[in-house]
Amino acid sequence: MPEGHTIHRYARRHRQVLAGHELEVSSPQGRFTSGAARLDGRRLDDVDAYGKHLFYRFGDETLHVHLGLFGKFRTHRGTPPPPTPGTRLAMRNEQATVYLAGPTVCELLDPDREDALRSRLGPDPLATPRRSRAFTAALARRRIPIAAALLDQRVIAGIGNVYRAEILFLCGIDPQRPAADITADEAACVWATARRLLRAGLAENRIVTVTTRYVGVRRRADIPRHERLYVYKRAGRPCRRCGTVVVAGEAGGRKVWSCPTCQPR
DNA sequence: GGGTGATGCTGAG
DNA sequence: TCAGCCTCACCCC
Repeated sequence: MPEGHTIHRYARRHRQVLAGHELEVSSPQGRFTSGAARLDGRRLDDVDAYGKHLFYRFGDETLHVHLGLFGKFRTHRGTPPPPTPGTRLAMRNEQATVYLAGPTVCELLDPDREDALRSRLGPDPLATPRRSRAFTAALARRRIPIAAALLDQRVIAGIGNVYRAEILFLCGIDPQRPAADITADEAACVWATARRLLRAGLAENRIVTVTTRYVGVRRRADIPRHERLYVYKRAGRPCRRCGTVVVAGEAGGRKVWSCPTCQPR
C-alpha cells in the first residue's frame, strides 16, 4: 500500500478525525507501551507527512511512524472492533479510533533526530513541488541506474516500486540508464510526472496511471483493478501503447518492468 | 487452512 | 549483497 500518496492521505485523514482533541493512546500489542503512555491524554495538535514518514505533534512530543512494506492504519468511526493481536498503536477520541499494525517505525522523536531524519530525505513532490532542482542535482551525482535512484529516498522522497516503473514508462526512459546521464528535460519530465501521479493517487486513493483510452471505458473510476498500470507487474504482456512485450529487470534490489520500444536504451 | 508475496528499509558482512 | 523485520490479503488446495 504505502507509497507517498498513501502517507499524505493518512496525514490528512488523521488530522481530520483526531487532531484538536485529547486522545487515549495505548499499545494493545505491548510493543510501544512506554511511548503510548507518554502520549496518553495529550492533545494531538497536527499531523504532517514527508515522503513516506508521518509526524504526529502532541505538544512537545512527536510521534514518528513509517509503515514500511507491511504497515497499515485502520480508522473506525464510533465504537471500534477490538484491536487485532498485531495492533502496535491505538489512538482514540470520542468520534474515531485509529489502529496501527505492522509498522517498521513507531517511536517518539526528539527535534534533533527529526532534523537528522529530514536532512536525509530528498524533495517530496507532494510537499515541496518547486524543488525539482535539488532532484536534478541529486540525479547528476549518481552513476546508479535511474530506476535505483528513484527508490533512493535521498534523491526523491515518496516514490516506491509502482510509481518508479510507471514514471519511467511515461517519460520514455530505460530503467537501466545511469542517473547521471539523464538530461535536464528528462529529469524535468520525471519530476513533473511524479508530482502528477502522486497527486492523482492522493486524490483517488489508488494508483491509476493509464488513461481511459487505453482501457476502453468512459470514466477513470471504471478502470478495472488489473488495468490501472502500464508496465508494473505486466511482464510478458503487450505494451498498452505499442504492443511490444513488457519485460522485467532489476534495479535497486527490486524488480522493475518496462517496454523496450517505448523506453529505448 | 497453509503458503506466499507485497507499493520498504536497515544493518551486518 | 542479503537476511531480517513484521502483518495481512490473496491464492490454491
